[in-house]
Amino acid sequence: MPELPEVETVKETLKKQLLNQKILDVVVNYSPIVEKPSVEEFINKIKNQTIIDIKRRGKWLLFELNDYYLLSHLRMEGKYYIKNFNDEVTRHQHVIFKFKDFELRYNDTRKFGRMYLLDKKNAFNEKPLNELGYEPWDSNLNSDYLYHKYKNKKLPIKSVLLDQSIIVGIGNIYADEVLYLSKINPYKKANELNTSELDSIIKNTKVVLEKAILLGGTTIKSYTSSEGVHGRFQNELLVHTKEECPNCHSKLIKVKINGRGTYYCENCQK
DNA sequence: CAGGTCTCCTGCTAGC
DNA sequence: TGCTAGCAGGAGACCT
Repeated sequence: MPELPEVETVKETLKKQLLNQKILDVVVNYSPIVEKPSVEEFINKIKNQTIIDIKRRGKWLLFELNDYYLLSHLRMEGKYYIKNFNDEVTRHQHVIFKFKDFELRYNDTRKFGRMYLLDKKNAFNEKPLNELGYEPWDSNLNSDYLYHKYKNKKLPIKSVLLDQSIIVGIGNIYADEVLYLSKINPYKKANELNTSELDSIIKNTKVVLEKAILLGGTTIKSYTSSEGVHGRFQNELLVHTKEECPNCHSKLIKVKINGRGTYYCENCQK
């Protein structure tokens, strides 16, 4: 499942292949993927736009075009494949961007991914980008900010770490890793964390995500950044999907917190 | 505003 | 062996 490091990997992979390429046509085979504008408008506007740059904001991929930003959220299983025109279009390839010499196909088994095509000048001031919190490396992200954001949150910190309006990019896997490294119990209420715990969360978020980016993300089930590219961070996971605590060797606890599978060590995380 | 629950969707798997 | 119910989960909608 793509979280920030996976999206970063996809971005870098696509940049190598797509920069300065002009989109000649688009085919949308499953229209709910296109959230805004209408599919018809989406297709008309995107034609003849050139990919100037590819950026990332949180878990969103941002294709910078001449006049627009094409935003793409991969959600659970979204992937981009470079294909030849005569390659068979499979049932999960929902949006096909046609270039001069190849096609870029958006593949999404579960159809959860979403795209927006937004006017370039307003793109960062409207949904969904304007609702995002700080990047983990943003200098504004400090314990004062988190204290302010968490002070009315009585939910378990595990749930709150997934809230993209506070810190972007942390998904279910990395939330478990961050809390383990921070020695914080995932059930602890967000509003009960002290300054040193908040600092620890910020520090370890950076540690975990930086390492994951370096290793190309995590391949647990079906994630590949593009065909044949696999992340290696799954080899570095300390608790998520694991049985035994790497520190004290107790058996790890697996529970559900607000519907999300959560792994932690009862002994090390207080 | 906070937070609980439901929904989207399909592939996989536990269990019979 | 073959079937099916249930699970996985990011994020938004809807309700209390």
